[in-house]
This record gives sequence, C-alpha cells and structure tokens, in this order.
Amino acid sequence: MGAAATRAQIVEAADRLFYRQGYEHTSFAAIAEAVRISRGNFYYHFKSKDDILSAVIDARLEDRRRMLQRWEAEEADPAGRIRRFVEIVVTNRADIQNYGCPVGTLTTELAKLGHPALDEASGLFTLFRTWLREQFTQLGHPAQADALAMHVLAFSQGVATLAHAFRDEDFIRREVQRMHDWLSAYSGGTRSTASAVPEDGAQADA
Amino acid sequence: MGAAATRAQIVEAADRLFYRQGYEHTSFAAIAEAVRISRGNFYYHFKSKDDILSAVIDARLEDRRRMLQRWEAEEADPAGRIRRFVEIVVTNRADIQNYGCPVGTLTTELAKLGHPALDEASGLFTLFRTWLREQFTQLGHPAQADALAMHVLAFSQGVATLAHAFRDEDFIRREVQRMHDWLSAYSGGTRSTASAVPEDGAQADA
DNA sequence: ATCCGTCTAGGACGAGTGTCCTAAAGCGGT
DNA sequence: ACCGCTTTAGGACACTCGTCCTAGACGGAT
Repeated sequence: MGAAATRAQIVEAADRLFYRQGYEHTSFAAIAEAVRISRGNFYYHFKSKDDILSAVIDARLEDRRRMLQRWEAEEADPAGRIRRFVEIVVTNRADIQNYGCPVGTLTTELAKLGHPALDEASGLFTLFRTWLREQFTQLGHPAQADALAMHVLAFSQGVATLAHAFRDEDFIRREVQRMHDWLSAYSGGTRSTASAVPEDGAQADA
Repeated sequence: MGAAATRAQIVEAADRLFYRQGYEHTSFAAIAEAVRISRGNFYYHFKSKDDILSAVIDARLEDRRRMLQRWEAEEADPAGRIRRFVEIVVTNRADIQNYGCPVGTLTTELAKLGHPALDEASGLFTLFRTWLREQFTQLGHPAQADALAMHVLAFSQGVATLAHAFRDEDFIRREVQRMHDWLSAYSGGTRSTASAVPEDGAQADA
C-alpha cells in the first residue's frame, strides 16, 4: 500500500478515536480494526503508542496552523479573524456536543495520566493563544492582548465543556452572541457608548 | 474497624484519586494502597468499581449541597452568593491548576468512556445550575436566570481548563475580576451606567 | 523468472486489570 | 471460654493491554 499512506491512515484513525474515546481508552486493537490492519504491523510504522500520540498531536498542530492561515487570508481585519475563532464552537457544534473540545479534553486527560506528551499537546493551546494575541495587538490593544486572548480561549473552553455536558445547542449560540457583543467593544469601529473598554496603557494589566 | 468507617475511607481515597488521576486510570490496587486494605476486601463494601464511582459521586453531591447551603446561610443577598460561587476558582486555585475542575473533568472522562454513571455525574452540574438560576431569579432576572446561570458555569469551566493547562494563577484572578465587573451590572444595587443590562421581559431569551 | 528491500500478518509474552472465592482473623454477647 | 456474625486477607481466574518476534507476502528492478 505504501508506508506513507498506511501511516497517514493510522494517524487519521487514531486522531478520531483519541478524540471520541480518549487516549488511554483507545486500544491498539480498536485502531487496528478501524484501519483494517494487524496489531503487530503498527510497530513497523510507530515504535510505541506514545509515538502514535505524538504523530496525532503533530497532525492536529499542522491542521490548526493551516486553518489559522486560511482565516488570515480570508479575513482582512483582525476583528473578523477573532470572530471567526469565536464561531468555531458553533461551526463544530455537533462534534463539541458529542465529544467536547479536542484540545481541552486531550490536555486534561494527558495531565491526569502524567503523560510526557502533555507539553506537546499544550502547544495547541499556545498556538491559538499566540495567534489571538497577535490579532488583538493588531486591533490596537497590545498591552491587554495576551489577557484578551486568554479570555477568548476561556470562553471557548467553557462553552465546549458545558455544551458537551448538557448537549445544548441554544446555549452555544447564546454565548457566541454574548461574545460577539463583548468583542464589538474592542473592535476599533464602533467602540459603542462611552464607558466599557479601557484604553491600553491606562493600566498595565498584562 | 467498623464497616461504615472503612467504607468512608475507601470513598474518600477513591474521590481524591479519581480527581487526580482520572477514574479509568485509577486501579483498585492504587486505592487499596491508599487505604491500606487488601484488594479482595473491596467487594465486601462495594460490588464493583462502578459502585465505588457511584458512591464517590453521591459523596460529592452531598458535599456540594452542604457548601451551597452554607453560602445561603452566610450570604444574605443572592448577589453575594453568586460572587461566592465565582470565587471558587480562586479559593481552589491550587487544586484547579494541578488537576482541573472536579466536576468538568469527571463528566468529560465518563462521556468519553461511554460510562453509565455519566448522568449521575452531570447531576453535579445541574445542582450548580439550578442553584445559580435560583439566585439570579431572586436577583430580579427570572426570565434570563437560566441563561445567566449557564454563563457563570461556562466561566468557571473555561477558567479551570485554562488555568490547568497553563498553571496561571494571575489569569484566574483577572478572569474573576472580569466576572465580578460583569456581575455588578446585574446586582440590583448599582446597575452602573445606562446601557448594558437589558431588563427581563424586554426579550424572552431563556 | 529471480532477487531483495518493503510492508504485513499472526501469534507469543509478561504485566496489569476487575472480579470472585475461600479461609481466617477480629470481636461482642453469653 | 465459647459461639456466631462481621470484617479482612490473599490468591486464583479470565481477560485485555502494549510490545515484540518471526515468517511470509508483495512488487519493482535486474
């Protein structure tokens, strides 16, 4: 079949299963059945289960990087890009309600397992954090950028966790709307009424 | 030793280990070592591992119920009670940074395992949701009460997940402050400037 | 057709799991 | 001191797990 193709199929199946069932709960037998491959054959492509996990994380990192680049190409202003990020939870609402956030659930599990790949998985959070920070900087809030980025991340994690627990789609939409309202105060254009958003430098919070 | 005492010790140790290591990753041997009891002896007190999980969830439910009752006794107005809830993430910041939220991480894991006790564990979320809804109702926002309760829950889950991933205590405090600011708009007293909070009934959103 | 490096199948291995069984230790009442 | 119920210890059981080993199938180059 070609080693590269088989390897890619393994990573793809493992990615899906790790997401849906968790890393520890997913056995080699389950992945083997999904790819229609013998259990022993894994060790030609990977040297351990941890090695597969590492490949899965790398694949997710690459995938998300491409997604962010696409957004940068499609959305001219940083406000639109951030809105795009906020919309993730409604775009992926089906998967999120069924399985939660792929990033949050994986890092949480790896942390509890004391798994060495935790740092690697945290890189997914860092990727988003850095990207969001850059968008907020471009939006004119350099000093608060990191705090704002973390706030948006916290929003997405909170929504994902609860939408997962309650299977509530309306909740997702309500929270997204609330987030958009909050964002509009920071999006150069409107700046809405008077109060609300403090100028950067007014207080060094980040 | 007395069956009740032993049983309580098992539940206590299992609770701590399930929280720190996850349910599936915690073996009977680990609990046995913690309680200094033989593995076989478990089945005198519990008929399966699932049964222990069930007892742990019940214990957590009881514990949280008492906590909420205490808050109701100590805080006269509902605004103070909600603030008390928001403060959880800073009160328990050490555990949260190390192990995440006990409720969120458990329900997420059980969902991935397809474990039948998931509904029982979700009851913890429902407990908080119902209680918060009641506080917002008393605060004068009956129509939005459930949506506001869910928003507060999402806040706590988002903060817990990210504080866990990044081990960032400052982040916790920033987000708590942000939440208190948001809350002050809903706390009858100030109602702050002009805009912001829509009166209940202005739109039926919940 | 032959050969050789690439890729795969299948089973064996030891460790660890939850569960169950049986014997015995502990202990209060007589 | 004895009995009977409660509580415990320890090992056996079947099973699943990740890992490893070896033999053979496949396919392109000669």
